[in-house]
Amino acid sequence: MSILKKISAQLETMAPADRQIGQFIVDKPDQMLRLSSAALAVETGRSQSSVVKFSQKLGYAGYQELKLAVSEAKAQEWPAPAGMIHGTIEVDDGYLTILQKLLGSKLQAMQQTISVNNEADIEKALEALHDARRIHLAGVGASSLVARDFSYKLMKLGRNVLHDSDSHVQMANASTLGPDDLLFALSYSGASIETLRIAELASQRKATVIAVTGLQDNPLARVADIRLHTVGDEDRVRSSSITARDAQLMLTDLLFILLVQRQPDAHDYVHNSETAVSVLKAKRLS
Amino acid sequence: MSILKKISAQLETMAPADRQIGQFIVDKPDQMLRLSSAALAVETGRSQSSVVKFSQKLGYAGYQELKLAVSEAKAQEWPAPAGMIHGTIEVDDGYLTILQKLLGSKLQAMQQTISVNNEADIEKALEALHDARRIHLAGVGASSLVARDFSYKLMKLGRNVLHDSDSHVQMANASTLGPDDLLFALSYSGASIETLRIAELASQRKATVIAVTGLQDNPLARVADIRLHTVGDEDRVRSSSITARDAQLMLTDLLFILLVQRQPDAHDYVHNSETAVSVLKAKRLS
DNA sequence: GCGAATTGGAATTTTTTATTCCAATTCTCT
DNA sequence: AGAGAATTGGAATAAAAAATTCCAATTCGC
Repeated sequence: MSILKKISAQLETMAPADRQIGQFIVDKPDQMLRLSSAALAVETGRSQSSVVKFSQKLGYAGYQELKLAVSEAKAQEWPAPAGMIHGTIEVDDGYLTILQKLLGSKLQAMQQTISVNNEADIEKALEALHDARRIHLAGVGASSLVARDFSYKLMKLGRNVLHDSDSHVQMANASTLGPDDLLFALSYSGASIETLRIAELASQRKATVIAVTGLQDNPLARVADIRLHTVGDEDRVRSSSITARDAQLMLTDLLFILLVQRQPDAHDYVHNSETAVSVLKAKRLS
Repeated sequence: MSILKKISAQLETMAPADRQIGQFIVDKPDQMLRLSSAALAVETGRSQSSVVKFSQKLGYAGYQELKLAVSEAKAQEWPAPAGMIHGTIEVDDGYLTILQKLLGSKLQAMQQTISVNNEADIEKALEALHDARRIHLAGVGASSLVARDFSYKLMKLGRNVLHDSDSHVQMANASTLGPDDLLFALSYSGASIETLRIAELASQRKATVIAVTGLQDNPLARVADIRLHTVGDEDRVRSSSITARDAQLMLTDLLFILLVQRQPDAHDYVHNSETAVSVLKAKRLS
C-alpha cells in the first residue's frame, strides 16, 4: 500500500503534531523529499524530533526510510507510458500529457503503417529497388526530406541515386529514366502536382514507379506500379506533417534495412561512409 | 530527466573513482538509494568524499540531491510495450523480427530521449525560442534534415528563420547573429566541425546557443547555453542515423507543439500555410 | 622538464538524524 | 473525582551522515 494513501487514511485519528506533519507530506510529497527533518519541522510548525517520531510510528527506522517510501509511492503515480495516450493535443494540455499524446501518435502512425502494408508488397518494392539501375527519388515539402534521407542511405550503399530538391530538376531527371530505372515517389496526399507529374512521366518512360502515399484513393497511387501506404493522423498533432513524415520514415528505414540485409557488401559500404565522414569530426579533445 | 542514462553515457570518460561509483549507481540504483555516502564508499572501495564530489561534478549540491535524481530516474524507466523487441538487427533475422526490432529501437530512442531531458530544460529552450528575434538552424548530414524539418515548421508559424544546407552559408549567417538571436544546433556526436564552428561563432556574438546532442560530453555541448540531449542506438540499426534522427525529431516536434500552444495565432498561421499549399495539389478528379 | 590542473583520500567541520530526558496532557480504572 | 498510567511532543544531547578543507600524487599542457 502506498504510504501516501496510508497516511491519508490515518490523518483523522492522529494526534495534532502527527496530523500536521502527515498532512504536509500528503499534500506536498515533492517538497517533502527535498526537506531535511528540521526543515520539515519548520514548515509544519512542529519539532524536528516529532518528524522523526512520526516516521517511526509509521513503522520506519527513521525519516530517511520514510522518504524512500514516499519516493516509491510517488513513482507509482507516474503515468505508465506503455499504454500510451491516444488523443488530440489540446490547447490546455500540460507538458506530460502533450508528451504522451505526441509519443502515442507517433507510435500509432508507425504501427498502423506497418499493418496496412503486407510483406508481399514490401518484398515487391524491395525487389524493384534492389534490381533498379538508377533510383530517382521525388517528393515535395515534408516528403522531400524523407526522400532526401532515403537518398542519403541508398547512396551510402553505393547505389545510383538521383535526387534534387528542385522539382524542375526532378522533372528533368525523370525524363532520362528508362525501363531499368525506378522512381520512388513520396506524397502523403498523393496529389502534389510536381510529384504527380514526375510520376506520370516516369511511368510513360516505362520506369517502375513505387508510390509511398496515404491510404485514400489518389492520383499518385493510380499511376504507380507498386503502392506502399502510410497512415498518419495530422489532426492530432497540429497538421504539420509530423505523423505522416514518421510513417514514411518507418517505411524507408525498413526498406533500407532489408536492402542492407540483401546486399553482401553493404557493411563495407556503410563502414567506408563512416570512415570518410570521420575526417569532418573534431578530434577528441582530452 | 534520467541521471542514470547520463551517468551511463559518461562512464568511459570518467576518472577511475568516478567510474566505479557511477557504475555502481547505474547497476544497482535500488541499493544505492538505501546507502549513506559512507556506505556507498565502502561498497565501491572509494572514499566518502569521492562520493560527494561525484554528485557535485554531476551538478548536484550533494549526495542527497543525487539520490533524489536517481529516485526520479527510476520512476521513469519505461518497459518495452508488447509487440516490440529491443535488440540488434542480425543478418539472418526474418521480416517480422526486423520489423519488431526496428520499431522497438525507434520507440526506445524516443522514450529515452524524453527521459533524459527534464521539463525545466525543455521550458528553458522553449522560452529562448519563443523570445528569439531570429532563429538560425545548423546541422550537417542527417541532422541537416532535422534542422530543415524544424525550420519549415518554425516558418509556418511566421518566425524569422535562417536555414541553409550549405555550411558556408550557415557560417555566414551565424556572423550576422546578435544577443537577441538564437542558434539551434543539431549534432548527435557534437563533434561535426561545421556545426561546432558555427556554434562557437554564434556564442562569441552573444546569441543564445541551444544544442541538441548526444549524452556524452562533447565540444558542442560545452559551447551551448542550453543543452537538450538525444539518445540513439546506432549499432542496432546499421549505424545509419535512424534512431539518432528519430530522437532529434522527437525533440523538435515537441518544441514545435509547445510553441504552437504558446502562440495565440499559431492556428491561423498553420491554416494559412495549408491553404497556400493547396493550390499546388491536384484537384479531386471525381 | 616544469608549472598548472586534476584527482582523490584523510582529516576536519558542518549538518542532519536519532535518541534521551522530562514536563504537560490525556486516558483509564477504581 | 482522583490517582496512576500512558501518551504527547519539545528541548537538549548524542550519533550519524554529509560536506568541505587540506595536501600529496598524478596527469596535463606548454
